Amino acid sequence: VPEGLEAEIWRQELALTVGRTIIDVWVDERVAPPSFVDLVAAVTITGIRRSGKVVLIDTDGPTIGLHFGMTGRVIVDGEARIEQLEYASGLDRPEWDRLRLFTAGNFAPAVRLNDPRRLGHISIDPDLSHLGTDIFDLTARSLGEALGQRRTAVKTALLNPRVVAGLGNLCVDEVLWWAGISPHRPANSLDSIEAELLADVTHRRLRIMLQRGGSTMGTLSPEVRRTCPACERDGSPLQRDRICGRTSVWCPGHQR
DNA sequence: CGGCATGTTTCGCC
DNA sequence: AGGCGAAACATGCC
Repeated sequence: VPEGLEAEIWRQELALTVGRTIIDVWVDERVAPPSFVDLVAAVTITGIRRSGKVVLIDTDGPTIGLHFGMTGRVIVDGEARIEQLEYASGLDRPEWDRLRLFTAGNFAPAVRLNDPRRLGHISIDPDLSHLGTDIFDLTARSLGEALGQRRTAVKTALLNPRVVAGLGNLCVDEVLWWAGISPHRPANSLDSIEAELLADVTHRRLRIMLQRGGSTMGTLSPEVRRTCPACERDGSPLQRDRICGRTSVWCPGHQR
């Protein structure tokens, strides 16, 4: 699940923990920096932020970065707001826990990071300076400038965190479908009108999908991606291609 | 068993 | 120098 939208949902959920003091820490040392436990023992959570697909837990000590990889998810106070991750198990197995933060007065861990595939990791004071514009800060100008410098496929550019931070494979296909732009188009072939349309569509679609529950709630749902039915807009058969090593679903009819 | 999976980093090649 | 694509990472599921 973890695209920027899921990270945003977890950011909102983690806001419940602001003000609490961590009284115990358990971590899978394979996915955390050395001496992580010592660095965050007894700190108080002061705020939760998000940058692209990274969730940041600010404390009166260091900032904890949560990176979800393909299958990581957050459980706050024992309740998973995103119960099942597409392309991941629906199970909640304790042995997949990578982090548990306990706070005073809460029996269940206040924060769990559960990640079967273990492509995610935990960081301390992460350097996010290389990230491009965040999904919710996109403007026509920033997007146009970022795309204009690249001649790779526009889909590849949009997946690059240095160009836009927070877009994943599903959301990229979704916004290109809504903008009517082929994922194969060279990024620098978009004119300013198309860049403006793309920035506008991205903003609007992501807001709607966020409200509906995340990156699987678009027109190109996981079901649609699997079955490739007729395009909802113009009836052309949806096409599945491999772009940038990722499965890409698009409509050759209206995406040009 | 083979293939596939919502992500990121690294390596090697231009 | 720096952009680009493929491979690698690790594991579960169909």
